[in-house]
Amino acid sequence: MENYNPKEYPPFAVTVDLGIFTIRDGQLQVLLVERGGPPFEGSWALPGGFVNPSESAEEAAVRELAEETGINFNVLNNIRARIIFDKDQVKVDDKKKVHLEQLKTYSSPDRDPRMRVVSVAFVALAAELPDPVAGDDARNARWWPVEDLLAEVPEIELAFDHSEIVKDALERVRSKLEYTTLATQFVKEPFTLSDLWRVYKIVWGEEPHLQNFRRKVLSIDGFVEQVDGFSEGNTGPKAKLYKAGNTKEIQPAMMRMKR
Amino acid sequence: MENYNPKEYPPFAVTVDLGIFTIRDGQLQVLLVERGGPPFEGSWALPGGFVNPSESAEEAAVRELAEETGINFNVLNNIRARIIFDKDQVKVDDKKKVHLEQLKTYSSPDRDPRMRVVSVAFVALAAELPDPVAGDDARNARWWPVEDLLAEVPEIELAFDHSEIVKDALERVRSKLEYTTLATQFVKEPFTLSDLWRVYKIVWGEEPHLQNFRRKVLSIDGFVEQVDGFSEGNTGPKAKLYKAGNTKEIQPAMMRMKR
DNA sequence: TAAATAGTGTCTCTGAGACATTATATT
DNA sequence: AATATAATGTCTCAGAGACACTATTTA
Repeated sequence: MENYNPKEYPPFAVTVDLGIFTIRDGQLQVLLVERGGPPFEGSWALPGGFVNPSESAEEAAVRELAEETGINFNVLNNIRARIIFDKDQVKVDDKKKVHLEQLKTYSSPDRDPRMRVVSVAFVALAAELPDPVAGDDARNARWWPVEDLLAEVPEIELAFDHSEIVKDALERVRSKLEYTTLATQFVKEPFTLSDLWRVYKIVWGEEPHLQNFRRKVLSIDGFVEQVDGFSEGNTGPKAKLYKAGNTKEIQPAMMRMKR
Repeated sequence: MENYNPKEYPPFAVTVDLGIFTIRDGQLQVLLVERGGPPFEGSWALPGGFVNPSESAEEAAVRELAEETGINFNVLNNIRARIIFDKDQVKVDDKKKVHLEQLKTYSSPDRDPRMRVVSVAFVALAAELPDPVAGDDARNARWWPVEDLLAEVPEIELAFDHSEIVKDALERVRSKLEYTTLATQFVKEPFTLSDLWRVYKIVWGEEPHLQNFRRKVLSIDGFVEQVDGFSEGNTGPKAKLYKAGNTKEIQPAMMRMKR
């Protein structure tokens, strides 16, 4: 640090990449955008962009999240000064809650063929995000089942090292379901215990024992809070409704079958 | 990414900062260096430095780790091409194993008053690291008890946001002791179960029940492996000796008392 | 002999796994 | 009526907490 010389030290570009996850059609899906220019033109990539001089990586991530998910950017921008990172809980307005957390920084010298780019990757989780909105560069955007991206023979190859990022992000999400109450982020409130159970089933790819799952969730103080009313429309009896509680960590953790 | 223009996009400097932890004199200690120039001249800071154009943040971290801990840099440099990141296990030579993992990236626009610096922080753990060696800029270096840095009234104020980094790093280390076998990284092999127990006691700041601790460690397949010989010098009977096993994750996790 | 440490044994209680049962809604 | 889901109950077993006890070494 002492001997920094701007003339000699080559500049790095710093970007953020976002793994934005949601559950749709009974599958864990991640938002991808189609690249409109080289390199990897026509390939799909995680949404992201450059970090501006005046903002932190976290602020850039929030901005990109807003652009890509259709949450009005101006609204978000006005709020930026009072964005609350309450244990990774980004309150965009009083209704929508989006979980956003830093994942890892990717910095291989050759990860971008054009230049030296260091990218800070984030994981975002939300229930029922609106359909993707084309960014200002009019890129195509769509949700893609994570399973299809990480299969032995992936349906598509992602640009840059984004396949690795998706893999790391999925592992982060899976393990966070074990020892935090993060699963409540994947369901719209109010939700039933079956809704919550389905999150675990889909993300883990294995079915926790439903009855034991109910017992566990209800035994953890502050995991969920019952609200008035009952579920509609299912075959079977009406289910009690819940919202997320205040507890963030689970101790002892939710148990996963094998590994 | 599409619309990058080097003329317009301001350069970022990218650095690595290292939280290098070891246990000395019954305390968890972290390596600090005294800053030889502004800003924060005379303050203590985490070791670190700029990422070179040809290297990743991980490679830069290994290089800095070598410089600051006195592991011969040339040796390490020759090995760099074949550095093995085997689940975060950096094998420097066939004897020394140093655990190195990425912690988090710090990117507040004003974290360095001179310029825009994004820093990728790492956590390193090792047993019995040699005494610090002055870097090429002849800075002072010393081990410092973590407890003194994070007290209500800290003994010293760290430069930049390094106090926050130390806090985050400590939390990472503490939680990793819960669900991984990382504690074996803090003791020199061969070690006794009491040695291992002492790691938990020191890092967590609370004493796990010794007898139950023994039972737990021995019940986890691959946590430790017994080796020939017995401990010397303690009051009391000679203790069996162990080395680290191959298992990395613990399931179910080690239990911590309260929080 | 006292004190500290190593190691084993055992009782209790919590919680996970597994399974059974009843009730309530839709088709 | 058949079926799916909601909710509760219960038996078993693994494992954590706590404590007792023996053995071995040094001061």
